[in-house]
Amino acid sequence: MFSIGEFSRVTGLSVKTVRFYHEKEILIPSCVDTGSGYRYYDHNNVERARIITCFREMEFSINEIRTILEKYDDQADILDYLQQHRKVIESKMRKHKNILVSLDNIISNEREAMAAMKNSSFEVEEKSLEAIKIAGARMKGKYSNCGEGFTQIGKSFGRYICGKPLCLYYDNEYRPDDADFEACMPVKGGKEVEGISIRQLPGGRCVSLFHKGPYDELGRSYAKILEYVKEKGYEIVMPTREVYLKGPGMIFKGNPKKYLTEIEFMIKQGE
Amino acid sequence: MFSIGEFSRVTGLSVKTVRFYHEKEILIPSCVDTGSGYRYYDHNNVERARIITCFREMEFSINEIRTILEKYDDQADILDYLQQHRKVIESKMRKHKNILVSLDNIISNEREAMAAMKNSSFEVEEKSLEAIKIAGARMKGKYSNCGEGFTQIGKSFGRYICGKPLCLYYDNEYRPDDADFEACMPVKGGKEVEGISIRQLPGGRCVSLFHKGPYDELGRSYAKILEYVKEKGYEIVMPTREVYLKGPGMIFKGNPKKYLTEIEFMIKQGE
DNA sequence: CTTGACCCTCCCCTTGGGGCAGGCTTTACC
DNA sequence: GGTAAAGCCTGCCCCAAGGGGAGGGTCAAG
Repeated sequence: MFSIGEFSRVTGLSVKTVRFYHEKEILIPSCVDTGSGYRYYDHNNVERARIITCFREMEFSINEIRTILEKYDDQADILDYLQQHRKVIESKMRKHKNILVSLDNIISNEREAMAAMKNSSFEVEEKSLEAIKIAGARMKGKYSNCGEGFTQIGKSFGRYICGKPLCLYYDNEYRPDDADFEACMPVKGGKEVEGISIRQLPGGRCVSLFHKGPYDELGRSYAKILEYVKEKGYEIVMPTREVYLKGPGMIFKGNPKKYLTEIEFMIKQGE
Repeated sequence: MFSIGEFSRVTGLSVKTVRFYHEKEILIPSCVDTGSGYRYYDHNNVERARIITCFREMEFSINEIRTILEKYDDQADILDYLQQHRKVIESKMRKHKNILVSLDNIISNEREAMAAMKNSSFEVEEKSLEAIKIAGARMKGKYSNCGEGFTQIGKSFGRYICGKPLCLYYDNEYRPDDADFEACMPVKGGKEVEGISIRQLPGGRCVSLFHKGPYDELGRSYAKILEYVKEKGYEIVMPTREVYLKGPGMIFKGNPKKYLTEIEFMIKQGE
């Protein structure tokens, strides 16, 4: 016979837990002193505690354990329980796998953004771009509606997206309320859908400038890059591009002061 | 401006949850009517709710979300949080993987036992056994102490065990208090340890009888198989074997009436 | 006989909400 | 303007699986 403290040390369960199991009627002391209320445990209780611990480690609930222990001479039923529980655990694992994927996406996004932020000089640069495959939703209206376009693409091509969102601007001038633009995502597969075109975006030589800060300050960066283009005598190939390296809606809204956007003007190559 | 019901429909969160998030101060309505106490929400709240939902789906706790949202313009810190959470999720996955392994072991054990129970005739049979590699703990004393032997083997060879436990009996007579026997487990690897020998158990021709029921009724089955051996004029090769197809301690104690044991007597081959 | 260790019950706390009761407010319709 | 229905408020209790502690009774050894 063990007192509850001894029993606790023998089984590795806390005294609280042992009392709790008594209350839940899955581990009933072999004897309770009617006067003092002291619980006393024997070897059968130790065995049963071992079993319960084993099931708890496999994340069976107290109720499941009670059911299993109550009718455990009907093996078929136990098998059913075990297999059902297997399915539950499996689905939890699947969920966690998805969470890991999401987390990794976010982490690598953040990392890239931080790296881009560090490495960019915030001066106009010239560079070459590879051609990339994109899914694009052409829209007319306010610039700020581009979010809807990204949402649509996300819904249809979520699995295939492989880069940062970008916008193509087909207007030669700033038309805040009636713009002609295209919300795009780099993709590596997927089929065309009503309203979304899949195509190759050509590569080539471009002039680029990183813009740090909220979108309503983009004007200053545009002025800077246009001045550079004019100075060099380059001819711009439409549409112009904005790549949203860090902005709202990627993961969460973030601090507008930390938004990072790359303006890209493709330029005509001299032959 | 949305009332809480509209906001609930927009965000997909229950009204209860929205109020709860207000209480926890992670989603504060843009305006609260001082007279009626009605909560009213705007688009920023919708955005924030989207973010919170996103984090909740990744199983961040409310407190973690609050912390992240509070100081989320310091990106480095967020990365730390994400990576720490990644570790948490990873460890949960590892745990679930282990649970799946345990469950599969138990399930296949039960399955095998049920199949053995179904297929056995409970009549004496003759058959050939393959040689098997075993880890054995030789003991003297009461038969019922064999559990300790199995426990020891389990501790040292847990990973290598590949079959049902068995006992070898080296006495020619029934000696309840002073028996010479060996608790064994089939293994597929592992190194010898103080008190446990690893060796090949020879195969060959044997006489076998399945016994169903508690161990104290084994005597009747022994009588039956001995009678058969005598009748056929076989010569028994010591030690005799008992294989515990289903018994206590495998997973949990089980119903003694359903215990299944195989008695095996190796017999000398005529040359 | 006393003291310290041990045990008892009872109550509140955790997470992320769900459900319900009783009482206001808002909105829609007449 | 009146009324009824729908919507909203707070406050309370509930879940799982215990943890923590208060206040008081019990056991065993010196």
